[in-house]
Amino acid sequence: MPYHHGDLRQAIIETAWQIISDSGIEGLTMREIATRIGVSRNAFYRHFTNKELLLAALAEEGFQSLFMHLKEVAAQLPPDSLARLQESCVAYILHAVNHPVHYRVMFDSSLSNRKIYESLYETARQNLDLLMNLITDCQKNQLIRPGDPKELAQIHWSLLHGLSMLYIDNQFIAMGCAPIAELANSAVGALIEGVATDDKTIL
Amino acid sequence: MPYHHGDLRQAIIETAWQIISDSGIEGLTMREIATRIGVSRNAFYRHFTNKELLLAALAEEGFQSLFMHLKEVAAQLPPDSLARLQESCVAYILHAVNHPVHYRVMFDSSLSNRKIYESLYETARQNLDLLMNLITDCQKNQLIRPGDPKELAQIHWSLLHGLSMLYIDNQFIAMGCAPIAELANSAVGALIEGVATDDKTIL
DNA sequence: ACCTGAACACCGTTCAAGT
DNA sequence: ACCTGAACACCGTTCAAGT
Repeated sequence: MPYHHGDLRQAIIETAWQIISDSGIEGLTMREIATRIGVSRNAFYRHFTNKELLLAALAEEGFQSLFMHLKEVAAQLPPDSLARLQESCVAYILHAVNHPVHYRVMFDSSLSNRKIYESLYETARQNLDLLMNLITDCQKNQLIRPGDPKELAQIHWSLLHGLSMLYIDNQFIAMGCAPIAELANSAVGALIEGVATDDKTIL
Repeated sequence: MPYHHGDLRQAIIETAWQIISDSGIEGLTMREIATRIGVSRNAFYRHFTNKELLLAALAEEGFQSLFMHLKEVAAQLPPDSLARLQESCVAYILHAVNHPVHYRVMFDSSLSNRKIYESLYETARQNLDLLMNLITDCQKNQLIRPGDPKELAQIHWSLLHGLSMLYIDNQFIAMGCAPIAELANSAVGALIEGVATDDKTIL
């Protein structure tokens, strides 16, 4: 077996994504990673001290890619801050359901001691901060009622996360559901209507 | 080793809950179940054909217990249908975060081929139907705007599930959050405000 | 920074044979 | 409806020794 002589760390990460796409998180094994790359089993441990830290790195990539996407979307949105909030929320859901493998890893329960992974936490946190800024903008323009923006962000995040996760986990399919873009739009629209000031409503 | 001579199936389920409480879902192993009960390793397979079916049975117990709880709560609520919806939604979240072990098993991703498990699906579905009936009642009294009640139920469920799951997974603690009862109340209140008809608002 | 080869303590699951 | 005892094909991880 020849030396790998490349960016093995990156090769591990990319191969891991492929395996998870093929066989789910449960199908991800160190041995399979090594085999696919063509490297010895313990080469892995030069780059990650254990499997959990690899999963943390994958999750972090997922949060980073979501963040990049949300920023790109925001750059193309109109200046109206209520519309920006609405569309960004919808974009979150669509990105999640379009990248179900990433999203599942991001919220895998084996990482729920999240505080331990400083870097992962900060990357994840960017997304919530983005949401919070959108909400603060709306409040400045008196389009959303006053109140702790952090709590409002947590409430919005809950809706986005719940809808994304239930959809990814196929919880809606047996009972049937509207196309995800429509469902996302009405869900977000309903919540924003609820927090909007009385003199301004969306839709 | 003596015969077990009891309801081994029930003993397996109860022991499984204990192990998961102690060590998480990942810590649940057939071998540990057998050891704790004091039964041979393959006795298990007389009652469950594999580990996944045990997890499905556990998840079903979780959905059943949530359903019983929601019905008990509903029995003590005032007749006002908007208040009943609000309080039932809050009760869902509080039950979830008060039984995090159960809730995590209920939505464990290894069971997300949910349709396969007929019985599990139907038990889970009861909860959504309960939510849907509460919404239909509100619509009949013209407290909530018209529209597909199934979709409205999916939207509500998304908020409840997202808030419960993020809280259970400790996603809020690093940034701090209001007491869960308050957070649940304002989250549900905001969404209901959004779907309420204009001439009637809660809070 | 990789390699080989072997090993350890674990898994879920199955089998043959008993009571 | 359980038991024993052994086995199979897997895991994550580690170690000693090489290049």
